[in-house]
Amino acid sequence: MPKHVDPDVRRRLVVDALFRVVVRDGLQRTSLRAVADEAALNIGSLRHYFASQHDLMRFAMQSMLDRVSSRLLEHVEQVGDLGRRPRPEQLRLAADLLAELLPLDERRRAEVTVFMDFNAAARTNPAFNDLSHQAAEGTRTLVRRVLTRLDAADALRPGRDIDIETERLTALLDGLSLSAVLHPEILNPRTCADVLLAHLGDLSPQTPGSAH
Amino acid sequence: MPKHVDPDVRRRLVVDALFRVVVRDGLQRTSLRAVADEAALNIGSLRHYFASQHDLMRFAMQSMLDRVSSRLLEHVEQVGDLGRRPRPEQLRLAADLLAELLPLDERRRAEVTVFMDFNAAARTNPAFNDLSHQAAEGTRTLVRRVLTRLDAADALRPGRDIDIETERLTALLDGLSLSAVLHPEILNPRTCADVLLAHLGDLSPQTPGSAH
DNA sequence: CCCGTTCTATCACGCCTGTGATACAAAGGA
DNA sequence: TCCTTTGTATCACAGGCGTGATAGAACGGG
Repeated sequence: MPKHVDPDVRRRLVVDALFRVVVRDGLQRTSLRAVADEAALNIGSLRHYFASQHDLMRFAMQSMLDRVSSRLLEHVEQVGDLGRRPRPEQLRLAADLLAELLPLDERRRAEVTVFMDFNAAARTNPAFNDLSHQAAEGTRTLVRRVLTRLDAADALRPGRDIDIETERLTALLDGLSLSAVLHPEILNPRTCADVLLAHLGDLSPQTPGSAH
Repeated sequence: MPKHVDPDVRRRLVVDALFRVVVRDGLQRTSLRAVADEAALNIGSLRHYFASQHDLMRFAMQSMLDRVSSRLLEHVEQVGDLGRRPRPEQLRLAADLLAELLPLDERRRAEVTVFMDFNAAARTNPAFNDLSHQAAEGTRTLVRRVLTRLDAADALRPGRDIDIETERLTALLDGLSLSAVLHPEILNPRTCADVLLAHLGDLSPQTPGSAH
């Protein structure tokens, strides 16, 4: 016989509601009452599962990071090693993986939006400092790994500083996400993906067919 | 005989105080009272120069954009046309110009921080929508101009899509700014500038001495 | 059934916010 | 000097916020 309420799914329900509020109204206007309303819960119930606003916010940000990284992990495992593939496919696989960080569909757009709001808040809110830092380190680790894999597969032009290239690609991804979220009328998902592909293509050795 | 108070310098004083509060506490915590305190003014005086919070915020964001663009214009005129210069200097000049958008010193860091907070707020606050949009268009216009100038000076590898390259460089700048402001312990100004130089170098035709 | 645990719901409190209203001081041309 | 304009300073109000306290409902093992 199932318990009538499972605290974990309850918390997940609350966090989902919180994400919707953040996407719609921004983290600034994401109050306990707004989240409770969005989740169709009484604020008293909400506070039964989260002792304080601080706890709720931390839990929500942690959840968001978990979801993103788990999605990335799935993608990484699915790809496996790309040593044996033809170069165009290597680039495509790398782009697909990194594109998980870009707001190319509604799901990713929502995630990236929440991600950006929390990280922006982390600048002045100590509650998010550590999570924001480890997120930044995490993306860099991922990007560096992609670059070194490409390099190992001879899909990278020689003589490149891996540190610089990591920062460069990370900044490119962050900047694309920022623009695509803040100015979708200027930067649409299609162009977003094209820019990423262009960058990866630029990093790889020139092939006669690469220019068109 | 001077008037005892000049409304313009008064407003400027208030806006400077507002910027300091935004940098220190974030736009979220930038209330009328906080700004008044920071400016060592009574909230009543402040409200004598700004009819409402809405007006103050708009005026502040507009001021910030004006300062940035005027600084950029100075830089543009100072450079003039770069057709006659040797290529390394062309790249250096372009990098110096674009570096005005990066938080490489305290002044630029403060400006970029304020810029980012206002633009992030613009996503959910209609009061900033138009200003944010025109700022985004403005940077793209600038970046595109720099790229076309470099192209005209044969400092760009042929066969590039100028639209894609504009978005790419814009995203790179935005991403570098974001990381440098949010995670100065990870991305320092030096590396920031190096990444920009690396990107521009990557866009230009390879010269024998460019690899080291 | 009974009773402790879990959950839901509501009240009240203090704090901070923007803003309207108002009183008062200071300046400066008539 | 008087009077209008300009600037300074407070008060009060309504609204939103997080949160402590508390009461009562719903559940589930004994």
